[in-house]
Amino acid sequence: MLRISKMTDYAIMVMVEIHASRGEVLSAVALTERSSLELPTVSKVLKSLVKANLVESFRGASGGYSIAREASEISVAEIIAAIEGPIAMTECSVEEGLCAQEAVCSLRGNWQRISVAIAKAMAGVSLAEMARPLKPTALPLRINTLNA
Amino acid sequence: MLRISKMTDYAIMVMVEIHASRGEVLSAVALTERSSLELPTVSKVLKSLVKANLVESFRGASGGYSIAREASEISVAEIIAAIEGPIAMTECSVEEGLCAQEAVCSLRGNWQRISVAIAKAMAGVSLAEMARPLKPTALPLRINTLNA
DNA sequence: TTTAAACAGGACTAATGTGGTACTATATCC
DNA sequence: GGATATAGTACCACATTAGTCCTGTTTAAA
Repeated sequence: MLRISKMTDYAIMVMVEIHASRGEVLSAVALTERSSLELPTVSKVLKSLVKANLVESFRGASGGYSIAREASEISVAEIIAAIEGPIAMTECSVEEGLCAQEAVCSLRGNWQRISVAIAKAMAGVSLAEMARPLKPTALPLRINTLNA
Repeated sequence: MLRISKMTDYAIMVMVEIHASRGEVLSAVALTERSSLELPTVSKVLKSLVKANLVESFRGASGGYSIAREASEISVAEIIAAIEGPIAMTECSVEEGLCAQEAVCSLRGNWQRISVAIAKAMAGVSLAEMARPLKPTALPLRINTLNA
């Protein structure tokens, strides 16, 4: 089904909440309440998001988290990459030498090409857009794919 | 890392092999030799591919598998869907009522949009193109994404 | 200066999913 | 009828993921 992990999904929910209260510093507990997720889960994704420089953290009493950049400057691709690493459809499209079949399989170049295309598509969607609710029935994202 | 499952990867390798010997009926054993995968694995993906009408099967002695349609008429998206079901980034983008957070989460429409975009991108790449080796360093698939 | 709030980091457990295996039934060719 | 090959189903083991917990560190405020 080609899916992102749940943690990544949660990370985006959390990012949307942080963005929604722009400027204000929110504690992990506050974010838990707003996102209807579990505290340990929220804490975990926040740690990854801090490491990826997508949110800023403030320690100590009345500390918390706030967004590191404008939401329009943060892409969905960045959030995905923060949680699950590089966007790649197969092992082999990350880098050479990761797949046992590499010597006999000629698919690597193609997978790389497809992975890059998808990564670009996700890089084109900002957190600001993600935060804007959209009716599920809405028309699909326009995409002119196909190779060269 | 947003990956397809290994089974899906294998399925595409097998499809490429079936396509390579166009017309000829190949047994599961023959495909195993050509793909350097394990026989049970090959059998398993073949069953899914038959069910999805991507390959034809012939039972009995000198039976085997052959491609059901022209390789240019089979998309990577179809092969992925044959193995792992609908292309969707999140539970909620498949259909309503699958995600516990659905009531409080406004992301569903956006995920659906992104999923459709990616599905279209993959639908635009045919098995024939996949079978054509491509240098891993080649320029990326051109993609004009962004919404509307 | 003490206390409490809050993040940092890592270790640990449980569950899910994937990959891989085995076995039996059925169909076809010779 | 025997050999060959797919069809179908049930099963197991491993790996990854999700989720939990605990301890340490930082900082604001009383």
